[in-house]
Amino acid sequence: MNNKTIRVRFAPSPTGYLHIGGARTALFNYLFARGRGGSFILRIEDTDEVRSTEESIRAIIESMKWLGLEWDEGPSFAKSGKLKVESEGKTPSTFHLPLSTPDYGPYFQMARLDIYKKFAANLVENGKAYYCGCTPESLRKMREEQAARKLPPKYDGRCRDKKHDENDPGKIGCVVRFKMPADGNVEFDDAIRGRLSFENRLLDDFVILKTSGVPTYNFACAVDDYLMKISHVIRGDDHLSNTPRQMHLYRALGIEPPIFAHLSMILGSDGSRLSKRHGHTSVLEYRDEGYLPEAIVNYLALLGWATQESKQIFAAGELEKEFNLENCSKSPAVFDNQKLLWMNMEYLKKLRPDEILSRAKKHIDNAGLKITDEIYAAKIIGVEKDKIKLLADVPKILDIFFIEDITYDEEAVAKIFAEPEAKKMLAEAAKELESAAEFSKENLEKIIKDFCLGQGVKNAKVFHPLRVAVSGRMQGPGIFELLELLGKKRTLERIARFLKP
RNA sequence: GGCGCGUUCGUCUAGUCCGGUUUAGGACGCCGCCCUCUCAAGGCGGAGAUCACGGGUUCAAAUCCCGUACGCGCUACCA
Repeated sequence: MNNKTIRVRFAPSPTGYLHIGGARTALFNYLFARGRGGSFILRIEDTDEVRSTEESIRAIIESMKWLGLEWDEGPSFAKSGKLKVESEGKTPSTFHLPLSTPDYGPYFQMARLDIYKKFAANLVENGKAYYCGCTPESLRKMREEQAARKLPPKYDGRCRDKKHDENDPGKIGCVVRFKMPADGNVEFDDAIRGRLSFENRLLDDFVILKTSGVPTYNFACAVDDYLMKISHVIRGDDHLSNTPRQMHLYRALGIEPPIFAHLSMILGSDGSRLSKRHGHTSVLEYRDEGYLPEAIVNYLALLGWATQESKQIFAAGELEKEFNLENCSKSPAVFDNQKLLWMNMEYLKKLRPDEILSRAKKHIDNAGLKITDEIYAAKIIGVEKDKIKLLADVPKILDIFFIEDITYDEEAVAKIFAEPEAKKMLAEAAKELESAAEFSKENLEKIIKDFCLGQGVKNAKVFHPLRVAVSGRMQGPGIFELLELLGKKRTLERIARFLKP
């Protein structure tokens, strides 16, 4: 096991965006490969002919790239940046990758239909699979009868011994079913859960090739994992019950199965499967909210995995080095947005102000804010850094410095200027500011504090009115930093405008 | 229904394999205090788990064994 080349894959079905759970599975595979000099493969399992969409493929790839989960191989792209996919299904014959970099793309199962057909035919030839012409209605009826007799629903194998000669037109409209052994057990060692055992008699003759000639999940998956020389199948817990079926396929094909490792699920705050009503579930939504990919990665790594010291923040490269299957948790994990937010803040703290600015570019644009001076903007970010929890917060702290026509928080104005003296005090303070020779925070502090002392009022009586008059709101940088950042001219203009009846 | 998997602070988890070193450790969140012109950040401190429940084995069990409950998954020509 240890001298085997490590090859893992992430195999999403493109029936929706990449959700948090999928991203975690992808990440664990990625970390496992990277930490051991192995290969990480992306395989799009687009065999669901009705639910697969091109949009989903795009979203998955975009999400993977955003998270930095680069795959190592795949079919080559044409120089045009288009992926040639000889497709018989919904996957387009040429597919534009949403982002440029690698010139090789993921594998698409719909481009590999001939392969599965060959494997299925081989199984039929060797008497390990058979054609079945049962109609959906007859199957439904069969299950109803079984249910009525309180039997577990299971295909009864009625087509097992029907003869289908190569040229028999009856084959058309048939599916191919796998012949499941009637008794005995399948056993395998799961790298996370230990030894698992299943009774064969409970498994039925499942479909491996649909009428359309497209393989079903279990079949395509097993064939591809074999052909792609996957050493470790690291996937969600929801596939645990599929594993015995795949083990049988391997046995029938005379192939040594990979090592399986089943990850626990990610749940929502109420303990049910993570879904829309728990908040965002799409990786791209987190990006759009202003989360850093490195924060998401770190947080996700800790959902179902931990080091012995329970380390929280990992420096670049550490996750790859420290990740292992042994310390993966068997029990499901509840997704905690608050901890993610904290993690995001931790990563934001590590960035320089100019880095934060450039990474927040999209969010600034979305807010409709025009940054005319980047050095100035970075300076503001430097002062306000501790308050940024999300990149989307950046425009919210920058706007008062880049928009002259600021909006006033009604509540703040009402509260601070409830007393009539407040405006008078502000006007007096403005006079002091006007005569300030040097508009630096140190100098301003001296001037204003002296003024307060002279007036015999508490600092707050002057500080707060100044803040609201100049910024329109209660929160922000320290008042002197705020004034210095604004500069003398704008400070005085804003106060004057505020005071004007 | 059947089969499979799981169950340690509100949440993520360490410890479980090799029973005693555990008054069950860390992190997020929460509460309090400090800092303070605001909002944060930061510093310090605190509450919070009879280790799902019930039996058993043992001088000793979160840790080993059995059972029960609850949750989740699979039981498709979905993946």
